[in-house]
Amino acid sequence: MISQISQQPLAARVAEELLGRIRAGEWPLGHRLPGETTLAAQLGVGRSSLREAIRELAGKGVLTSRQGAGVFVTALDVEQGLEDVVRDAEVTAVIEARIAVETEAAHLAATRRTAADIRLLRKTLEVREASRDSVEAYVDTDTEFHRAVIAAAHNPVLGELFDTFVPRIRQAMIAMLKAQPKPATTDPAGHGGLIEAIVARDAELARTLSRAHLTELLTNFTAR
Amino acid sequence: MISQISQQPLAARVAEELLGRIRAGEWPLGHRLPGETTLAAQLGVGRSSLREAIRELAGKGVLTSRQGAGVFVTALDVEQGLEDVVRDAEVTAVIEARIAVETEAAHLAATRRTAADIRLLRKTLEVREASRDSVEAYVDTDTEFHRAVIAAAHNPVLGELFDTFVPRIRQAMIAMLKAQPKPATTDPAGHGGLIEAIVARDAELARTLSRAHLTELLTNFTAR
DNA sequence: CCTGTCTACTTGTCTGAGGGGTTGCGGTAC
DNA sequence: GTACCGCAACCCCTCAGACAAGTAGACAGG
Repeated sequence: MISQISQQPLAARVAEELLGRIRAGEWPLGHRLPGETTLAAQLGVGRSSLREAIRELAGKGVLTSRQGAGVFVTALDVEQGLEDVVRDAEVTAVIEARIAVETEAAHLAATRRTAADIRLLRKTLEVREASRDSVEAYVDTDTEFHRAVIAAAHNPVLGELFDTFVPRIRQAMIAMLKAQPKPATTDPAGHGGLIEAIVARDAELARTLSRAHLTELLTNFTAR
Repeated sequence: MISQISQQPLAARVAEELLGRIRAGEWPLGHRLPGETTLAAQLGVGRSSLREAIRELAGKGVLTSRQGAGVFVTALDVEQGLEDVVRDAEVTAVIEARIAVETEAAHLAATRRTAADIRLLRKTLEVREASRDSVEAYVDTDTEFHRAVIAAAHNPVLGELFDTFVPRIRQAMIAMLKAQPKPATTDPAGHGGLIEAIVARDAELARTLSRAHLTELLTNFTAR
């Protein structure tokens, strides 16, 4: 039976109940659930509510229904995306992951960069140096520069990872810069040097410069 | 109107139609959809089918319905998880991302490892060397060793990334090893050396050894 | 201007009905 | 004994109608 006290719609509560039972192992992976009429009666809800709950879990990839055959368990839990992990993780942990991604991307970019990549890098660097008005603009243009480095690596996985990190880090960076107003400390030479290393196809130097720059960012969060 | 040719259930097709309209910008972010009765009539389907479609998209986080108020757009597209990107990407791109994650993890592990981490590392290495029966067992035990290295870094983001890469790489590694039967080429010293570097807290050496080992893996896929 | 009520509209839930697909059992032919 | 075929039971799919519950804007009164 579904718990009575709730503001949530009944269908949502039923979906939660079903997911709980699947997690508990009542219906193993690939197993068929009881028929709709049976299950609805057992849960004390109407068929439509149960069907909507099944649809909700189907949207999350947990259940799959086949006409005439039944409803089957296709996953034992909701896929907890990287997004959730990143959202709940410490900023420092996310920045460490960013360092991993970006230093390797700088390394790859140095060997794979095209002329178009270099044009984009130079352009974003100019924009970055021109925007000193607001903290948000500073962070965003800086992020665009780093995104251009990743793009030059021509690896879609690294790009996706960076994009996932951005929102979490952006929020933290803005808060930090507003708290301790020393925005112009960082090296304009650091970014320019990184571009030159990529242009020169010096992979080792690109990695080193990238690491140096990002490690400095990390220390701003650890040493507070 | 929904396309008539059906193999998929009507509700699923309606969900796709709605998602298409949202992608096309017919209903912007935060906008309210037409009422269920109106929309159902417009699409030429029953209200229950439309409701199930809405539930499916609600499960994917695209729509949210509030009783009495309406159905609202909460995302402009289905969150395409890292999983999908990894599945569609080249194996080499995934391995490059793994190199980024794992070399950094080795670096961090050297400074953060606990006694328990070292015990786990040594144990997985023993198991790894003991299992030479099947290709699958070899790959899985090897993966467990590398997972232990990541665990020693004590960074949940890096751990999540590694776990996402594993299925894709596992499949490719098994196929490769079965195609070219030279399974015992790789260095038992490489793994042992990595452990010793982590035990000795030599972060730079750990990173170098990890990179050397994984680069060798990458060449097995590029040079074929 | 503020506030409380009222009303039209919306989603939530249940019920009953019929259509169509799947599966496994049992009978029949070889 | 074995293999094939038909069929019936069971299942999900879809629709229609009705009523409950919630929301938000209109509106009158203070």
